[in-house]
Amino acid sequence: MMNDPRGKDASATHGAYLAIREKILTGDLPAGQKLKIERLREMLNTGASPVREALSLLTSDLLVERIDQRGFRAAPANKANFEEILTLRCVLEDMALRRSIERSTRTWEDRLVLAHHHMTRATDQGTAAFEEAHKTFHMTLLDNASLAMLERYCSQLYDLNIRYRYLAARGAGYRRRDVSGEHRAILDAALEGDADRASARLLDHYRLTGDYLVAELDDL
Amino acid sequence: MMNDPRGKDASATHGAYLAIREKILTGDLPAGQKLKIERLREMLNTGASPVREALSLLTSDLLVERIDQRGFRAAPANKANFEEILTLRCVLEDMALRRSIERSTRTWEDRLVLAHHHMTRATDQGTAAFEEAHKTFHMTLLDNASLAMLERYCSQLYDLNIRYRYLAARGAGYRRRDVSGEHRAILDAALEGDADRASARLLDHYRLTGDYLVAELDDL
DNA sequence: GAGTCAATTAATATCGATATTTTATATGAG
DNA sequence: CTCATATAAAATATCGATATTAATTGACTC
Repeated sequence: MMNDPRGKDASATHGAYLAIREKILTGDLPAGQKLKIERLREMLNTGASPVREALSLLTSDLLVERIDQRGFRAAPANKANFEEILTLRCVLEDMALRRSIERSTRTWEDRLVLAHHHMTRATDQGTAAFEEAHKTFHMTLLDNASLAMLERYCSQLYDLNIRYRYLAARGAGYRRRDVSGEHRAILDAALEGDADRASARLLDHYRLTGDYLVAELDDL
Repeated sequence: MMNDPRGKDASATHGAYLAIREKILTGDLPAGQKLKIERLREMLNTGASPVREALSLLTSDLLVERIDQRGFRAAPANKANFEEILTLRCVLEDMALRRSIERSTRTWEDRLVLAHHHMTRATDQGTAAFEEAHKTFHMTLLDNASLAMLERYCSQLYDLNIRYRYLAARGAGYRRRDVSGEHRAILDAALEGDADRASARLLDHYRLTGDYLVAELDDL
């Protein structure tokens, strides 16, 4: 009955949440598209209630819009939106990273080193694995700030950004630049407790990727 | 069948959303409390589906937490959370206000003056009316930035803050300070296009209220 | 008596069917 | 031919009942 590749069989709602989320992020469900319950229901082999609830939850993530009495649609994507995401990320991650470094501990340093190492290892293991390790690294940079809402916003913005990467190049070619060198530079600065340098490197990292993406997104 | 005081009879979900939201903001449903479907269902005279969906939507607003397979609870409230809200508001509203002023137009100025005027008028008409006019004024200050997500975050944070006002003083006594003078000062600076002064006044406004609230919240 | 495990209770999550509302289609008047 | 209006089709929203899962209670061992 449950032919989900992953072993975990949490609730049907959670399964639907993950599946729909993935489809939106990768562009399988294009931005702006109407999301009909019935269609999703049969795509995911589940009932209407879980689908509906999953969509409500995706609303929190700004990946789905809901209009009362007329259903759900995948959040629209456009250049202005992308630029807003970039701006907000720069401001919020700057704040979070500085505070993380300020409160640095050995434990955090350890987690950071590990997250970075796992990311370098994951380059071989397919994009999905790398994607996850990459996010973990970036979130670890921020999580020592111990500001739950700020973390949540950053995580949200990170995810929204993924979608634009897929839009620009269908996910391929992301590692074209010397991304691993940039990661290394951020890590080193953070470990040394140099907040200014770490933040500068992190923001460069985003702005470089951002410029690259903007170039591909002219048509939107 | 619909004995809702307000004439509007949108969806049952929307009605439940507004009702539960109100109860959480005012403390009628205390922070951290388990929210059982059955209980809410009978409180609101509606079915389980609308309640469930309303709770999912309130999750977006960070007013409700959802744990898979074990239901919903009102988001917890504590001093650290309050301080995080205050910090984030200061950073985000500063950004939004500056950009609003930067892009100032006659139309926006007009809307601002009107929103301010309506707020001063609403002081007589009960807290609910004032509450709404107050939020409209603050959001109008920001909305000329035309950054949809930023606005959303600010609106969210504004609402979360309301709850702490109720927690500190059960909603009363908010207008004790010279709040109207502070509003006036923000308005004037914004109209003159003086972003630095406007931002300084706005942040003072929040920090003053913040300090007042923190004093009352020691126990949390 | 403290802790573990089974049986019971309570709550959540899900299904399938129905009612409501919106959207699309077609019909007729000006 | 355009616009408005009524009709038909499709989709959303809601209900009531059931299946699953978590929390509680109580019996039993050590």
